[in-house]
Amino acid sequence: MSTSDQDQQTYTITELAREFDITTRTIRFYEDKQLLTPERRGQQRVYSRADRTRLKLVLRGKRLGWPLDDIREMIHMYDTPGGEEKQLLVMIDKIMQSREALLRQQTDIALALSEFDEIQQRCEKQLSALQHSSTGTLG
Amino acid sequence: MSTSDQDQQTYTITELAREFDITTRTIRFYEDKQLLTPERRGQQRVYSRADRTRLKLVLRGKRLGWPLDDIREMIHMYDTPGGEEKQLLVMIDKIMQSREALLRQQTDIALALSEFDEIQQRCEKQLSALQHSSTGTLG
DNA sequence: CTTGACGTTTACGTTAACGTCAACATATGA
DNA sequence: TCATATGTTGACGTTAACGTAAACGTCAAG
Repeated sequence: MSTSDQDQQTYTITELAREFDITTRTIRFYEDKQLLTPERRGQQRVYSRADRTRLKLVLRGKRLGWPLDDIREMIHMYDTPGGEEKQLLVMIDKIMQSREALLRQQTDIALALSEFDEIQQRCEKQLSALQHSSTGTLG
Repeated sequence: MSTSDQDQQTYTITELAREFDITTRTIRFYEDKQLLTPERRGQQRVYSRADRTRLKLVLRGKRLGWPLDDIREMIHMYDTPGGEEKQLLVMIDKIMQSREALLRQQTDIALALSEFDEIQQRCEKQLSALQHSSTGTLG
């Protein structure tokens, strides 16, 4: 709490769990799956801001429907320091494939949104029709 | 094959499986989960164009990461003839929630795309650096 | 007639992503 | 000191979304 910790903000597992509305079990499970690698103070896990950011990435991946294994790959791409030529080419290829998937998702979302609009309009028409037909709160 | 069938195009289960690159097992599983309800010619399943469209909707939902139960709800919204006032209000509420989720996904995708761009640029810089450092095909 | 190719149902197996204990350590306030 | 809250590591349970295999029907071709 003092100023001596040099803005080295850390988090406990329950703090993160509460902030992102997940269980501690889930966070430990992600660690087991190599998605997080927090420090240890003795036996307890200590999460840095970087860990918190990674967790946010994980949850974003989940919202996009990615499996955890894929998410782990994505996250590891971030930390890639360099690598050899072949590795880099492989990674670029993976990125391009992922981008294609994302673009497909974009158009899927656009379609779904417009269809939802359509359905909602039908519902609202039905509603106003019902409300004008005098069968409302009367017995 | 003649013209007498009045454009009542139908499909077998394997045709659909091949077209969408899924297994027949998957299609039957979707039927079990009430996502499809094909006709029967004797014992065999006969899929109409409407069934094919529904299957496309299912697969789109899957690409968006929706669970099959949710997808079934969405699909049933389409076919909704009318319903009572309460039902309609509930449905409108569901639609609005789904729309929120979709909008979240949209921003998630935008973020992921820009981050992929960043990573890819780093990779390509690395690549050209390697290729100019004379360690290429020489050995 | 039998051999495939295609279809069916039933049932058990599998993987991912956690939930749910149990059994224990550690610190802290009443 | 005792209770309470918070942390830990197993280990087993659960649900979703299929895969896989068995055992059988059906129809056209050789």
